[in-house]
Amino acid sequence: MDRIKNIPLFSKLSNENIRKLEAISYFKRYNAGEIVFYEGEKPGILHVLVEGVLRLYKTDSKGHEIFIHQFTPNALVGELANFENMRFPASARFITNGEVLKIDFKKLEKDFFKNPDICMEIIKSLTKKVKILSQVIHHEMVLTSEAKIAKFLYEHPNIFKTVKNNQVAAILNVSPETLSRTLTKFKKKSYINIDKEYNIKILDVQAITALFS
Amino acid sequence: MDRIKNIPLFSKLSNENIRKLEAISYFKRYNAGEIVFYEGEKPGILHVLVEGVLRLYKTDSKGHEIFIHQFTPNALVGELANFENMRFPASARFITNGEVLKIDFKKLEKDFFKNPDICMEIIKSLTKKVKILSQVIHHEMVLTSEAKIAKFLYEHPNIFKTVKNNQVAAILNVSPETLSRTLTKFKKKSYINIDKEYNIKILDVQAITALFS
DNA sequence: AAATTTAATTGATTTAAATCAAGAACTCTC
DNA sequence: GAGAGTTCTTGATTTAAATCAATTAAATTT
Repeated sequence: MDRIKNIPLFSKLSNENIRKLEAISYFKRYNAGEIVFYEGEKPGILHVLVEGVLRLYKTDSKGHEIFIHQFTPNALVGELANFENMRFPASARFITNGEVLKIDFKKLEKDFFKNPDICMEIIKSLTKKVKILSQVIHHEMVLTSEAKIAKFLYEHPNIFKTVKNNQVAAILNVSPETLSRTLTKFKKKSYINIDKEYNIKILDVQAITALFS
Repeated sequence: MDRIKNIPLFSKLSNENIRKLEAISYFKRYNAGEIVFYEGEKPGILHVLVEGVLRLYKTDSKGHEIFIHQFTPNALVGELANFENMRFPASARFITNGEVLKIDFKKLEKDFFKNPDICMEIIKSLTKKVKILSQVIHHEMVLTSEAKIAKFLYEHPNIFKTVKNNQVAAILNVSPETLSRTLTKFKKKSYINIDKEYNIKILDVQAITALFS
C-alpha cells in the first residue's frame, strides 16, 4: 500500500483506488541480467520500475545489441506496446538487481484512465519518452561516433571512473576500438586529459562542445 | 468555430470552450515548400495540421536532410518542445499547400489541460508519436538499406507510380543510387517486377518480407 | 608474486553505403 | 519531333566505422 503510494504516478490516488490497484498488480524482484520482456513479445502488463537500473535495447540483424535507454525509478516502462496494442519494440534487461510493479493493463485502463491526475502523470511520462526517443534519434542518426563520444565526455565526465570503457562503448553504440581511438585522439589534441585514476578532465571545453553542437 | 470543432482533439469541447480556444489561436495557410518551424527554434505555439502534408526532418552535420516523418491532418505537431520547454528537435516543411491552427501554448495549458477529454486526446497523440519515433529508430538503426527498401515496397507498392524514385529515396534516407541498385537487384532475383507504367508487382512476397522481418 | 583472466590498445582489413562521375533514358517545352 | 532539362542507371572511388587479429596492460585469482 505504502509502496504504491510512493510511486509518483499513483501518489495522488485515494486510498480506495490504491486498494483497487493493489488488487490488479504485484511486485516482482529481478536479479542483474534478468530480462523483463523481449522485443517482439505481446504485452498485457504495464511495468513500473521501482528499484534498480533497467536497460532498454534492440537487437539488429546481426544479433548486436543496440542501446536505447536506461531507466531509473520510478519510470513507466513499455507502455507504448500496451497503449497501442502492439508488440514490444525493444527488450528490457536489468543491469542491477531491482524490482518492478506489474499491473494488469486492461483492468488499469478500465478503472483509472478517467482519473485526471493519472492522466496528467501519463502525459508526463509519455512526454518524457518522446523526448528520450527524440534524443536517441539525434544521437544515432545525426551525430558521428566522434560527436557522440565528445557529448558523452561533456555530459558524464566522471562515469569513466566507475564504468569500464567496454560498457561506455555499449551505451554509445560504438565499438570499444572506436572509443579507444577517439579518446587517444582527444588526448593527443589536448582536448582532454586522463590520469591514472581515470579522472577525465576536459581541457578544451570549447573544442569538445564544438564537436557535437 | 466549426473548423475547430472538426479537429478531433477539440471535438468534445463545449461551445464555450471552443470560443475560448478561438481567442488564443489562429489559422495560417502555407504554400508547398514553406517552413513552419526550424530545428533549434524555441516554441511557444502549438501546431495542429489541418490541411496538407507536413514533413518533419532533421539536418545532419553535412547539411543533409534526414527524413523523420510526414504528417497528415489532423496531427498535433511539435508538442514535445512545448511540453518540455525545449527547442524543436526537428524542422517542419510543407510538401503540399496546407494550413495549420496555431495555438498559444501557455494559455492552452492553463485553461484546457484539466479537461479529461482533452487529456485523453493528448495521450492518444503522444502515444502515436512514441510509436512513430519508435518506428523511425527501428527503421534507421536496425534495418539495412536493402531491408528498408523491401519494407517500403511491401507497404507502399503503388507509391512509385506517383512519387519519383528520387523522393522515395529521400523518404527512406537512402541515396537514389542505392535505391536504384537495390531495385534492379530485386528485379534480377525476380522478387519484383516493374512494368512501363511503374506498376510494381511483388512476385515473391516471401523473399521480400524475409528481408525486413 | 605468479598465473590467469579480462580489458584496452593498435594496426590491417572489411563492409555498407555515400559520393563522384558519366552516360542513358525519360519528360517537357517550343 | 528536336533540343533542353530532369531523372535514372551503372561503374569507380571514398568514407566512417566495424571487424579481425595480435599485443600490451590491468585486474583477479591462486
